[in-house]
Amino acid sequence: MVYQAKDRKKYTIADIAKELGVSKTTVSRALNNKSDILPETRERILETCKKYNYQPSALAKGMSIQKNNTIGVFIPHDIDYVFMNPFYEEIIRGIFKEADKLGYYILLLYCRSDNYLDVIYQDRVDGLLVISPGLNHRDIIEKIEETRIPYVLTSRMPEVDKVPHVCVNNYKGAMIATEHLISLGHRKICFINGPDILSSSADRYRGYTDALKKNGIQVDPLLIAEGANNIDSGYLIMKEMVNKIKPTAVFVAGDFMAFGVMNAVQEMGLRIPEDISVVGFDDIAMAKVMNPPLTTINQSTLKKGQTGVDILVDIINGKQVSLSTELDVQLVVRKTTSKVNNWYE
Amino acid sequence: MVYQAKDRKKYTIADIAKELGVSKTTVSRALNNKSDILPETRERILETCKKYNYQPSALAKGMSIQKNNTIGVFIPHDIDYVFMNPFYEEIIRGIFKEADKLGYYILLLYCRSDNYLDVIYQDRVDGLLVISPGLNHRDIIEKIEETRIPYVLTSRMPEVDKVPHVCVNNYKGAMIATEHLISLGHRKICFINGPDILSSSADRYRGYTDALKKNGIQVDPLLIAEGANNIDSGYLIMKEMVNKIKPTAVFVAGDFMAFGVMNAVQEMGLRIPEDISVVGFDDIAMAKVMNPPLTTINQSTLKKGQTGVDILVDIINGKQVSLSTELDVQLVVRKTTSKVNNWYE
DNA sequence: TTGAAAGCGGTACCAC
DNA sequence: GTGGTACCGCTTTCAA
Repeated sequence: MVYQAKDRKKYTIADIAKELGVSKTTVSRALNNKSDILPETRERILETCKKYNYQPSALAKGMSIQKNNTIGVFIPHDIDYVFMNPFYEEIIRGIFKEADKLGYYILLLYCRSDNYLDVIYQDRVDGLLVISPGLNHRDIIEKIEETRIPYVLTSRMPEVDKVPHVCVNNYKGAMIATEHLISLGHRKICFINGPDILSSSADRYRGYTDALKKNGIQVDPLLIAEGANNIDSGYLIMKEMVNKIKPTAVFVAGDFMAFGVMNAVQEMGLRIPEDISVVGFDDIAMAKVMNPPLTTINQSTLKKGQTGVDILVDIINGKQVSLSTELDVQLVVRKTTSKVNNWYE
Repeated sequence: MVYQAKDRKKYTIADIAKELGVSKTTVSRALNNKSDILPETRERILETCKKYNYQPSALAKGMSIQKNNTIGVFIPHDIDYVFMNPFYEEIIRGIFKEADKLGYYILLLYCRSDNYLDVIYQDRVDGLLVISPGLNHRDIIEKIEETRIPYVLTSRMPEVDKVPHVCVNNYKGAMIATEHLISLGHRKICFINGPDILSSSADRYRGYTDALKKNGIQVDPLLIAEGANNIDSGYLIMKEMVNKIKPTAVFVAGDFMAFGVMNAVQEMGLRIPEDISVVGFDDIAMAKVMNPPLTTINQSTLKKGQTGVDILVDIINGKQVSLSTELDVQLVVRKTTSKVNNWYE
């Protein structure tokens, strides 16, 4: 059995106008809620539009008013990485929800052969939301800047301070995560950070070390590792950590990676939290269904996405916005942390 | 610190034409690889376009050629459900990859207040890919059909057989999953199916029951439950099953739900696979990092997405396509299944 | 090989 | 209040 496209007739504003014996202008006025039109005329027109399921072509309209009602969401990472990382799901979900509420469509863009700027050149989007760019993405930001399109970043870019962005208090997050463990009596606290190229990693590093120092604990480089924000990475690093360091607690800068960490611990026959306490970061949806449910830092990823859209749309509409918006974080205590217990003795 | 949108000058085809002292027609010809143009003229033009980062406006072009290079991906479910279910991630990933390869942009659409057809009426998309519509979505399909836009479904819709679709051999998948357990000596095999409204559920049900019958095992309705394809649902159902039924194996029609099932089993102090064997369905990315790694049915979700795009694009381009494309499935044996062991005795 | 002009489907200015 | 018309930026037909 084969199938082939069908012919399609499409109604235009001219069809509607002709049908009612009015001008295109009048139809346009009715459709756009203009004031200078007789209410009953408007009614008649709207009725006919509904009857034929007529809606103005977004292409024609966009060309006319130089606006598309579409925003690009650019994730400067490989598509596989993006779609397998729940953190991105979450922020994307927030973005979609908010865009929907504001009547915007989303064009999702990730790193492909250098043509991520095409949507801008081709006028497909009214603005760009750049998700968690890293320190190595400064050139990307510069190129976007050159196009002068409205754009917003969802992370802080040091040294590029005149760029509107929404970020999270990563320093505080790492600080309270570490202090939570310290308050439970832990001293040998491993820290598995995210990739160095993320600006959040630097902030979290400072939060972790400052928390230790503040409590008179020496910072030991051997307890610190850089992970790749995925499950495998957490798993591998933790196996090595447990063997070499025998920590009683670990702070992992990402829930997804923490999942791998927990797998490693449990596979080695150790119990969470009795033997080793684990604290994550992000509070992704999966955190509460892990086994046991993960204690973590909530950074309201959803809200980050929503806020990013809000700000971007404001810029698109010519409003003034504040350059930097910082979201708060908080500790969510679940079942992966408990009083220290020197299991290795 | 505040920020505001910047002024933006945009190059048009007329600018390029004027700069080079040629006509818009000529520029257009160069840009579209037409034959009737002097190679050196083309060169000069292309160079200038590159120099100014000029690319034709997608809006203007789309209006002219009545084509957008955009396809809509419609997921007839709530956005929260979609973004928390790895199955959708996977199929979406396949879709994005293929669309990218073919030069198409994606507009992601989910269920919102009845306006999912707007993108069609507004001419924002050249075609629609409908992800896993359920039996209760027949009205949606009919409305789409009325618009006569090219579209493809990623599931079989019984009684709507003239709709192009790409599906999976769910019957066979359920059959080999069940037979795998039977071959390990299991007789008391629970089956946690997906929602009734999915056409795949009916097929999997048949596969499960036929496998039992074929091996002389009676079908016991008490061993069968309908889950909601999420973690909680799997968790809850399995707790009850274990208490009431004391099965030695369970076949779960979705890896994500199987994750909840495994949590329940382990939380009750039983071991996987020693006490209870578990087989999933889908082979989502997470399956291999579960603890232990999940034995499951691979339904190449990624490929489903890719194939859906391929077919849709063919239809858009006026080609003939086959009405139905069925993808094969296969058993992936990992660590959650083993020989039967009557733990409850 | 190149260019002028019409047309795609809207919006908005300016008359009436 | 309503309508005629120019224009948004591109493609395409038809002439030259």
